[in-house]
Order: sequence, then structure tokens, then C-alpha cells
Amino acid sequence: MKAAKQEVFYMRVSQMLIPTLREVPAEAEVVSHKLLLRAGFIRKSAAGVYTYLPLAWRVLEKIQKIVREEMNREGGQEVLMPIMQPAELWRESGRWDVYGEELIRFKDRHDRNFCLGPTHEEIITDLVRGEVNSYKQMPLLLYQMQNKYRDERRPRFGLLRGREFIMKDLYSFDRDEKGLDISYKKMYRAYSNVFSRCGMQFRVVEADSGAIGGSDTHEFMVLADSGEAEIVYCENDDCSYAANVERAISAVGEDSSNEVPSRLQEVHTPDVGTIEELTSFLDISAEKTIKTIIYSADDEIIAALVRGDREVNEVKLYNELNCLHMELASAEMISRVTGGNMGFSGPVNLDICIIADHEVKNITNAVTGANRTDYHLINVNAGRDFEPDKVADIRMVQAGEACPYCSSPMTGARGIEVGQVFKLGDKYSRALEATFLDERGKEQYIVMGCYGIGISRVLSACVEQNNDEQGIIWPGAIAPYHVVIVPINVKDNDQLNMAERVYNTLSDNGIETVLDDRQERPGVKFKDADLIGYPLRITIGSKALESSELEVKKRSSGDIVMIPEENVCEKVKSMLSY
RNA sequence: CGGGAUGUAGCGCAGUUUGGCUAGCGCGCUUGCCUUGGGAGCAAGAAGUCGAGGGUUCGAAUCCCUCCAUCCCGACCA
Repeated sequence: MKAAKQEVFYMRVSQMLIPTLREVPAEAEVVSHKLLLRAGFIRKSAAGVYTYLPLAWRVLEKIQKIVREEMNREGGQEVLMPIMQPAELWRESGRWDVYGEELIRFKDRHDRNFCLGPTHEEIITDLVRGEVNSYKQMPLLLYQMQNKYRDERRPRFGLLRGREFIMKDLYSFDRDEKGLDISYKKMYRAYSNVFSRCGMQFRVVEADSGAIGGSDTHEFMVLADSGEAEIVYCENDDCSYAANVERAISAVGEDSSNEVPSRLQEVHTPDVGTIEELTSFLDISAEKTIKTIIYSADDEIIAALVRGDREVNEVKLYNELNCLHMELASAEMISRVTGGNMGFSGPVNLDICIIADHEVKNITNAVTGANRTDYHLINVNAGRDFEPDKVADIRMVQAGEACPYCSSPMTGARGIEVGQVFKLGDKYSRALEATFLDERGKEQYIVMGCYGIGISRVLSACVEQNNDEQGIIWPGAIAPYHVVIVPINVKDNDQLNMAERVYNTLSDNGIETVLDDRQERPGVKFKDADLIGYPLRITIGSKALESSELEVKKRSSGDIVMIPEENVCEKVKSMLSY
């Protein structure tokens, strides 16, 4: 069939819904939120719930297209699953009771319980257990992109932490761990491609698997100072160790000092309740002190010991304790259990479960609280003066510490989590009885993995990473349009004609262009162009008419080049190459 | 969920302490004139249940009570 010549519609800014704002709405705090509001990409409907205006939707569609291509390339098949999900499935997996307030629940007219899907493990597993019965049908990779719902206690940062958001989830189904490894590697590769193609600076880090369990999990972090997640990575380029600090480990140095254990002594330390006060009072380094933090874990009170210059990593501690709830003990609780006020706790003669970090046992002649208000102990030595019930890695790794693999120093950074890949194993297939028959006719649980990308989060993370004082700077691959043409004076017919001619040339060659035909002074249009962040701006004024040369300005660098009108297509294409 | 704050025109804000005529200002919007290379100027306009409900009072944006919404810090975050 011969394709009909596509009718050309002018994308005239005067007719487009791009409501830019001069002033920043008071509700916005982070830069991406401010800029997306100001540049006319989004509007809020409720806390954490946004309408995507035309520009934002174009960006989202481009991100989705990239994701789709990479998923399909690895053999993913796209489906669309319900947002409205029956409670029965969630009861079956056990998560109806576990998920808590974050799950948005409601009833239909027959009083049946439903929820808005925060994720789709239940639905997809239900589908697959019905349709997949043989090892011959696997591996199977199914994915979907759509709105998901989590009733965050505190939505914030605009699109970065909303209650309604667009997410891509892919689920892999394999016959065994070996198959899962392959699927996992495919997704890892696909994700790297996705974020590279989107023009983002990112890093893949090892992450904590959380309550979901499972063996391997990696997070894809877009590097940005405003990011909520803290990561460390090895400075040695050949090593590539990188991890979320919740998970990160570091090399434990051996005790190199030849110090001999001295006699345990109690010293009077009035009002010295913090490590900082302690080190200046006794004139010692914080590395010689032991910090004793009292936690209430389920019904038990425990003490966590780390070196004075370290922090307790509560995620690690939580995993170590294997408890349901854990929180810092109250001041009263501490006094009751230790006999001294908060700030004077220590492991010696402390009759509760003690978990010590590896570093703690390496300190010779340490200083700790005496479990007696206004007193500390000096020359405390693990093994002699106290015996931890458990020695484990429970400290928060800090920038500058040695890499656990190559001992190079590690750097700290902040990131926005835009994707996570997860080996689920048989957690859901067991709960939901999703099985298949192997070659020998033996029934086995399907081995699953899940892999998410926060599509709408990618949009704002991209803005978070690519902006300046003037506004957004879109990477070419996901910019809402590639080029804006700005005629200086639209009342000048020659300028307008030239602008339309250039518009047609570019559009006919597949370059996404808008024509700013508004009757505004040039300054207004320039400001809007910078704010919205079109990669290229072509200005057409009297100079262009005289010389037949077009002024093309690159948003990212601010560079201006003059190009003859007849070369505009190839030149623009090369400037856009991404 | 704990702590803090805010809610007045599309956006940003003043007015509330000490109740008082017709609720203001800047930006934006409409019309006209003028201007056209970085958010111009002049003139004339439109636009508000002062978050909602109740109460006190001759009279409430303003005082009291209740509720709602939004933001910030914290806690939380398969």
C-alpha cells in the first residue's frame, strides 16, 4: 500500500499548551519539581498526583519507547495488567496484611475488597501459574508499563516520590537458578542500555534486598546531589565495586598498633554524653572509643557497638537480628537496662544481647561508657572485659574507607534510584503455587525475577541532573522537541515566511520542531526556550534574512553557530547526534 | 504517624497582632496604542465563596471551635 503523504501540521507555540510560569510555585522545593512546573510540563492534582501536560507526555513516551525497545531486544513481551486488583490474590501471597497503609484499598458495590496495584507480582504469577505448565514454555519474560499506586506517608519532591507513578515492571520466569541468572544478566544489560540511551549519568550499585529476601539485587542510580540514596563506589576503575550504603561493606583494617592492654579503669566524665565531647575531654581520637547504641528489637533490648567515629547501619543490624520491628530505645529504657543515663552506656557488665561490629574487637584500650551517669571506662578490651554475643558487620560505610575487594579508597555520592533488578527466586511461585513439570515429569516451582524502572521518575531525575539557572537542558534522545524556531518579529512577513520554510524543511526530515509564533518580544521567547530546554534554538531575525544564514544555538553549551539555510537539515542532525 | 508552617484572583504575596466603609499589590490575562535580538512602555479592563463549616459580634479575611488541603523536618519506604 502506498503511504499517503502525511499532512503537515504546524506545531505553533501560540496554539500549544505550554503554560510557563515566571515565578516558582511555593510548593516546589527540589529543582526538578520547580522546573517541571515552571516550564509547563506538569500540574499537580493532589499531593503526589500529577497531570502530565503535552511536553511531559512526549518525554515520557520517548522514555517508554527506549525501554520498550530494550525489553523487546532481550525477548520481553509486553502485556497490560489491571490496576484494580482483587484482595483474594493479595491474601494468597500474604501481602494483604503485610503491605500496610501504603496499599490503597477500596470496596466495590458488592462489598468485595480490592486494591490499586503498587506492583504486579500477584497478578502476573496468577496468570503464569494458569498458563505455564511445562519447562518448554520458559524462559518467559513479561513486562508492562502503567500507573502504579503507593500511598506514601509523605509524597515529596514532585514526581520523584509520588503516590501515582508510571512504572515498567518486567517479570522473568525460569525453570531454575541458572535460567534466572541468564534473565537477570539480560535485564542488567538492558537497563544499562536504557539509561545510557536516555543520556543520563548513572551507576549500578549493590543493594539491600530488604524484606523481600532473595539473593542478588542491583539498583540503578542516577547521580544527583538531591538524591535520597547514598552510595559509595571504588575509585579504582578496574574494580567497579559500588553499593548502596545500606548494603556497602568495606575492608576491616587489622590492629597495627602494638599497644599492650592496660588496666581497666573508671574515670569521672561529668556531662560528657557524646563521642565528640568525650574525645575532647579525654584528648583521644574517636577511633579509640566504642559507641554503644541501645535498640529495642521486637520484645528484646539489645546493644549495638561500633567504633566511635562510625554510625550504626540499621539495615544491616535489622538483617542481623532478623526481627520484625526495631527502633532506638527510649531514654528511660536505657537508664533502666544499663543503670546509667543515655550517653554513658557501654558493653562492660551489660547484661543484654550485645552485637559488635568487626572493628570494635580490634580496638586496644578503648573508651566506653561505664553504665553509670557521668562515668566512662578506659582501657576496655574486647575478649577480656566483655564478650559480644555476636560479631558482625553492622557499621555504615563512609566515604574514604577501603574497598573490600581491592582496598582502594571509596568515594561517596548521592543518587536517585531509577531502576532495580531483583532475583525473587520462588517466593511468589511458592505462595501462589506456580509450578511446572520438568523433563522428568517432576513438579517444580517456577523461579522468578522482577525488574522495575520508574518511568516518571526517570523524567524528573533527568531534569534533576540536566539543568542550569535558566532551566532544563534535555538530552536529545528524550527532549520533547529537538528544535524551536524563534522569529524575532512575527509581524514581519519575511521573517515569518522564512521561519515556516525552515520549519517545513526540518519537519519533513523527521526533526521534531516547534515554531514560536507568539506575538511576544524576543526576550520572552528566549527565556521560555531556555526554560523548556529544547536542545537547539534557531533564531530568525533581520540578519538571517539578509545573509540567508541561520543562527543555531545549542542549549547545553550555549554555543552559537551560523549555518547557510540550505544546509540546515544535515547541520541540525549532526548537532543533535546522540 | 510525631513536630513545624501555610491556605486571600491563574502564579507570587501584603492585609490578620489591635474586628470597621467598596479586600489590596506585583506578575500573568483581555482590548488599544507603541515597541521588537534576552522576561519593554502607556492607557483602559476582566477576574476573589479571603480553604470549608459552625460560633462570638451591630459588624469577621481578622477573634473562638471543628474539619479539610498543602508544604517542610523526622519516622517510614517490596
